[in-house]
Amino acid sequence: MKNRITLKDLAKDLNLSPSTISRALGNHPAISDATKKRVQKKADTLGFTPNSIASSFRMKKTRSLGIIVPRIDIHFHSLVISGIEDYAYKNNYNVTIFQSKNSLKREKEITKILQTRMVDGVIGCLSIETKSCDHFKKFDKLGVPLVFYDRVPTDFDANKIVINDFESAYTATKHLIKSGCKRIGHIAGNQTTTIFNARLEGYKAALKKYKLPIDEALIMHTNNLSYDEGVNCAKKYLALPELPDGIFCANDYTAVSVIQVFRKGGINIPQQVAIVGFSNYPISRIIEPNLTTINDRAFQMGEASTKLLIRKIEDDNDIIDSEIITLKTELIIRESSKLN
Amino acid sequence: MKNRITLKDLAKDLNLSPSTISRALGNHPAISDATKKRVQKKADTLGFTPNSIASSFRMKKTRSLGIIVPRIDIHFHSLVISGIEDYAYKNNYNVTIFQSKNSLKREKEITKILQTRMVDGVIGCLSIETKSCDHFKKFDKLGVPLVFYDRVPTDFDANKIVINDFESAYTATKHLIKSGCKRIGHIAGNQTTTIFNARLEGYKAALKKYKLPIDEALIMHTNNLSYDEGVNCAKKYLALPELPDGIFCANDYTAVSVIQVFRKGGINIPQQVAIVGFSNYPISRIIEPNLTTINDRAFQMGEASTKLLIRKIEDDNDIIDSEIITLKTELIIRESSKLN
DNA sequence: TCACACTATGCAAACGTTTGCGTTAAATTG
DNA sequence: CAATTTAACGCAAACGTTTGCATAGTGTGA
Repeated sequence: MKNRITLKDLAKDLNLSPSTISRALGNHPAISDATKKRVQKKADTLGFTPNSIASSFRMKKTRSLGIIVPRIDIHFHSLVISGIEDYAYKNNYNVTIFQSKNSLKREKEITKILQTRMVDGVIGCLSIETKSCDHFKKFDKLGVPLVFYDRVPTDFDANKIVINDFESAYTATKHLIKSGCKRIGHIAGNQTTTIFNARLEGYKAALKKYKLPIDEALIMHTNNLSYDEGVNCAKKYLALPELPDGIFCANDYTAVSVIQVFRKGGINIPQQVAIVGFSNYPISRIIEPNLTTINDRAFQMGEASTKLLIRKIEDDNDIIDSEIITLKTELIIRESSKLN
Repeated sequence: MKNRITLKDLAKDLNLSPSTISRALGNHPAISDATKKRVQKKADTLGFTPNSIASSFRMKKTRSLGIIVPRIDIHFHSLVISGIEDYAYKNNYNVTIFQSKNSLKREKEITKILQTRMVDGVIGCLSIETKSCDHFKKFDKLGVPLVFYDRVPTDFDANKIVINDFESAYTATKHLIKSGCKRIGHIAGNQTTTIFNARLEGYKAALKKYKLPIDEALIMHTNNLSYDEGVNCAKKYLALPELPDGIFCANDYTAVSVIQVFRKGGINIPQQVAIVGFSNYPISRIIEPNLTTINDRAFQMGEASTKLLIRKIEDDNDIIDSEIITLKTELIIRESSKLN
């Protein structure tokens, strides 16, 4: 860091006081237009760059948001972050990102760092390992607002942005039913995770509602909904005495692997088996047949998180303790479930 | 931001001076172990959190890196950022991210923000609109090191992390030739972008080297290498009097669309036409047949950028003006080009 | 002409941490 | 035992910006 031009330098050059310079550049009403122009001109010619660290220090406001995500290179999170950055940028906040790598230890370290970093607010998505959220409670004591998205804490009240996984799953399953499916399977995610449990329950609720039997043999359980696990599930389906005629998969990866394995097995999709995924990953528009799926509003989730967070930061007189915002999802019907 | 515990608070509580507290927590040798423990204990019980803004202000070091990428939700960039965050985290730096959205105007704004934010260093990938890099020159004046990756400036010397696009394209094309292809096509990216031009030239060089004709009819030009553009290119190939027997595509998206269009047209891959992509996107392992492609080392590019940047930040006595680091790529051979 | 209001600017303190130098007391040396 | 070193800690300034209050200068109305 070399010698920067400061307010004081400008002040000396113009025979003004630093306070006047500060106010002039801040467009303060008590400063005459003449001096404002004079100051601005000098600032431009000298290449003055305000030191926002000094400003933050004095103001006790950094205008920066801390983000904790499991991984940046997961498409869902990269979309959320994109939404966060976009909204934050428009509101003159900037965004500092940390990956927990799904490690509780690292998540705890990051919360410490964010506290020393004096961020004005925090957006987080919990790591898989995280059961208790005690390490987040310090933020409240420091008056730093906190918003969670997607994988949110269950053990304490907090601001949360979520989608309605139950209802989305219900809608997806209902769509299969309305398309004529009678034996509908489900590839489920790790049931210790709230959202995947909700998807399973939503699936079951739809079956119940339409008086279809819940057949546990048609429900496959996975650990992390990976592509390879999807392949295994698909093979298990193929080994059944009777195939399902529809499968609701808890994410797009497993849906894609089912499509591929089934097609290799000579099964027509959607004629013999209709498939619905979840998340609207890019691949869902490329796989053949194109995958019917749920748009989980990742980008909007980022925007909404940031909007809520900034409101919490800037609203002093808020009586609200915590808010939970649920975003609408959207069923995107494509070829993998279109029955004529 | 509520009332935080400061060094002064600890000092009063312990009847010590702030300087002693600071040194004790910083493990300074001139402080006795007894007081160090006493201070540490008090800090823990009172829940002292150091104010790193005040520290940054005093030290003129923020230990934060500014990142400018076109978009976060592009998989390549999300991988790079993941590598950046990972390496930075291990070295106690943190990472503030901005998206230029491929807008020169926004890119310029971001450089201004980063200058006021007093980041210790900057990693950037230029927007598509950026022709001149004058807005980056201020960083040099401020003594802030700068590293570019992928889309790097051509109009001024800077630290750059790149892959050898020419050689990678050469290798990919050579692989097709060695597999027996005689009529090899290329789907090219926007030729005003250096990397896509290099890929075209690498392709041509391989053909020349192996004495195959360069047939301009087999070279398709695109604007942004989108999936849809790939579909158009594929259709043009199909309309040719004679199909190519191999195609090197400048990215995976176009490669995937070619595979899909060709298969729909009843063409066997790789038997009739072998396909090679570029970037090793996740889809390349899912598309059938699996796509032969170039691993472009996105994560490592992020790591390498950060490693270089931190070295530039911490090495005071560097005589080196700028460095260009080229990473090795890797040809991943999969089914789309495996000829028996 | 005096009192007052208003305009435009300056003064000085404060934010929390770090660090060179000074100071004290104890330990060591000749 | 005096002189000197060493250990352990305090003093005070500095980083650049912001802001409440004071002040100087100008204009206005009675």
